[in-house]
Amino acid sequence: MRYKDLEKQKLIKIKAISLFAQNGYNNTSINQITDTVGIAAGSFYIYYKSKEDLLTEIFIDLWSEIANKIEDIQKSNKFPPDLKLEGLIDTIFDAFIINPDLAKIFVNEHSTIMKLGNNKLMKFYKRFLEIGENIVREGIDKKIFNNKISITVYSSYIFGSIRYLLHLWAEDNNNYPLNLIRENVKFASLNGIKNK
Amino acid sequence: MRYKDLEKQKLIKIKAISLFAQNGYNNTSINQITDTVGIAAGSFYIYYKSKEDLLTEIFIDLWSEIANKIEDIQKSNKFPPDLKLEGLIDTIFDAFIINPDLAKIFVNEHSTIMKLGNNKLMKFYKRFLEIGENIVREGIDKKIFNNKISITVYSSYIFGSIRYLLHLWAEDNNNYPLNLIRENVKFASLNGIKNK
Amino acid sequence: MRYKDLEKQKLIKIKAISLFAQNGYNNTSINQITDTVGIAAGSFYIYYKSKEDLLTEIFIDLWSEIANKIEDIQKSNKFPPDLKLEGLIDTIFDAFIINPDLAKIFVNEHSTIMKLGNNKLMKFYKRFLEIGENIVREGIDKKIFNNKISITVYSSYIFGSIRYLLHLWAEDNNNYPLNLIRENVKFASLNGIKNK
Amino acid sequence: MRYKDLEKQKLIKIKAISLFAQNGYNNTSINQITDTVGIAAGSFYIYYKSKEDLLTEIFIDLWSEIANKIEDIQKSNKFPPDLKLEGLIDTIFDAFIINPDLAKIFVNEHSTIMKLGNNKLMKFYKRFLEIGENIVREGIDKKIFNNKISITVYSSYIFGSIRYLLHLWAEDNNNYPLNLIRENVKFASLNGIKNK
DNA sequence: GATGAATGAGTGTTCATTCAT
DNA sequence: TATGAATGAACACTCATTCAT
Repeated sequence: MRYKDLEKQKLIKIKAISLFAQNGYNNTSINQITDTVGIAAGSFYIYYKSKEDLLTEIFIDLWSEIANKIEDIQKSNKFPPDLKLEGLIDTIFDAFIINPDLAKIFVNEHSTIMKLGNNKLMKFYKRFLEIGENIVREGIDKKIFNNKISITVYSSYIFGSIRYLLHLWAEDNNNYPLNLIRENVKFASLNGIKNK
Repeated sequence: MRYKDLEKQKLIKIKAISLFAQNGYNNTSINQITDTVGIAAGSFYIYYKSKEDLLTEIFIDLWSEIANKIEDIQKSNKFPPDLKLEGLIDTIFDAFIINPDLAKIFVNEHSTIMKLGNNKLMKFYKRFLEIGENIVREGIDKKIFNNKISITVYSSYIFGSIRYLLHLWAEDNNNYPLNLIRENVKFASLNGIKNK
Repeated sequence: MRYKDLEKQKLIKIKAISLFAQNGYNNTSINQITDTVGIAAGSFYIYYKSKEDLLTEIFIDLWSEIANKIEDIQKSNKFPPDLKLEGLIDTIFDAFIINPDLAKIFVNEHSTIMKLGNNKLMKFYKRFLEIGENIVREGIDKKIFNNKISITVYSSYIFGSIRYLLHLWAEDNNNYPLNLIRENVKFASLNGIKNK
Repeated sequence: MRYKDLEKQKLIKIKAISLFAQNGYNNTSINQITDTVGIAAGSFYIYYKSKEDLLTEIFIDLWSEIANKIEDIQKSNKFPPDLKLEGLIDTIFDAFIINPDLAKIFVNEHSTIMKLGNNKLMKFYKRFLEIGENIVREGIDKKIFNNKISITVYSSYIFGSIRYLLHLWAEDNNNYPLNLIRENVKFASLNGIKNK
């Protein structure tokens, strides 16, 4: 029973991710989702409080997973900051390789989700950005990274690049092979900040 | 008469840019636009074929303006590729400084516009990206830029960074002073690709 | 078992009365009721045939209780008609003092219940009114009450007053102290019909 | 043009009054209203902000009309308080004779409208009650009415009677001839409070 | 008896677009 | 050219009721 419920809740999310990625959140109706899942329209609301709630959950899933992994990297004493930055980039790429549709939603519905002003979500997002900033800060402190650069700006600089490249890749996997993207991002991001 | 028409058409666009930036394309109604302009709802369709058409025109305006300027830079023989890249970045920033609302629309409605699949638009977009790629290519050919990096990926890498940072700035001008952003982007973008 | 069932059936009714009074019949859902009781939504239908059925039973309870008491008063030979009328008024007030929520439902959902056209209910209602009319009739026959007045109209006249005043009281106990209301109603009702 | 609009707005109101009276506010859908009027569903919202707004307007129309008339009566120096009270009762009855459906809505949707908590409406309602109270007060001051009775309670006492009798009449015109009701109400209301 | 997931028709409301004036 | 009333399909969401377990 409990198993079944979770399965269906998950199924709705999976189908919704696919539809949101394809048509966008605003152009996907609850009926489209429930039709795809094979349940009645009203049944959607057994599993999710609202359409917004579903989108929020999708983002939380994604961010909490990524945030946990990169927090471990950031806190670790085993790696120097440049390797940490590489690790951070790898983690993000890995998360999206598993589900390219997530990459599209992540980019396309960024402003949709921000407009919701969900508090739980904001926390994850801020935590996510802080971890990145902490790595950059550590690199600057240890004089491995250039101190001329603004920590906040550079974090967002890298974040923006990745966001956009993942989007291009998710839209058109062939023209943008992910490994090439990943290696280039790592190279450029580190090269862009490292002291020579 | 002709003069008057163009004025009103322009006015609609200006007000729409402001509204789209504030509330998003999907959450802005034709009635909101016409109310703001001070014309009847139906009059909108004298000047624009549809709501989508208006958004398309906004993007075309923006891209064609930027594309023209950076094309001049790219074709010029006066500057080395690294200065051309700086010029490209400056051009983009300049365009958005004049109208921060455009920055928000540019980022937030990117996928909205792409879904329309408008051909005229695609041409501008491709031209815009090609110019960037040409500058990078020239840099690599002249051995000023690192040849390990993919031209396409790096162009999009920079483009993505700028897109996102402009968005942050347009949303919150105080925390992200534009000159700081611009200088950091230039530094990181050049540093990220230049041979040492 | 049998005991338990009746208890739960009663509990549902009690909680429903409270919810109907607070939010109205139309704005109270079965789920709200079952949540408050602490049973599953479907279990409601073990005890009541439908939502309408529940409301009907609430009214039957109320009316049958009042009707039984006033019937005793009306049939009694111990009191003159004016005291009987006072007794009738007291009986109604007493019934609602015990449960103010009933007063609100009684007034607010009067038309809801009438629209159902339930036969069992109509019988109780008519009996209830007839008893009142009989008292008035007796008073007129005995020349204690004025014969210019229509029996039916005067019964409803008093009934309407009480209904509305009870409603005001149930909504706002402080501004309308029940004893004041009761005494005024008695005074005005008797004064309004008695011969001088 | 202006004329036409007002006509249609009025027509919607008229048809809605009829439907609300027949089926109740909660059981009347916007589609039923627009079907009856012969317009598209969406056109309803050209003329009314919402379904609640329409109900509010119906009540305001009714109350403002009655309130204006009885205010004139109350303020007049030509009549003694007992005639003023008769005039008040006549005014209310007259208003509902013109449109019996209003009587039903007035009674049945009283709590619906009160739940909306509309401020404009509350003002009319309070003014309406105050005028009644002022007449009773004047009667007591002039020693024509009995001073044992609470002004507030007696006003609501009469109001409640009328409300209910009008409702009975509107539901079943034949059994409750309006003139009989009106005369009985006047007789009982005055008899109930006048000093002998 | 008890559950609660599932249903699906129904709700009020929005809005891009049309068109008679 | 300009209007703004009119459209009607579409939307997210609700809820009394059913039924397999």
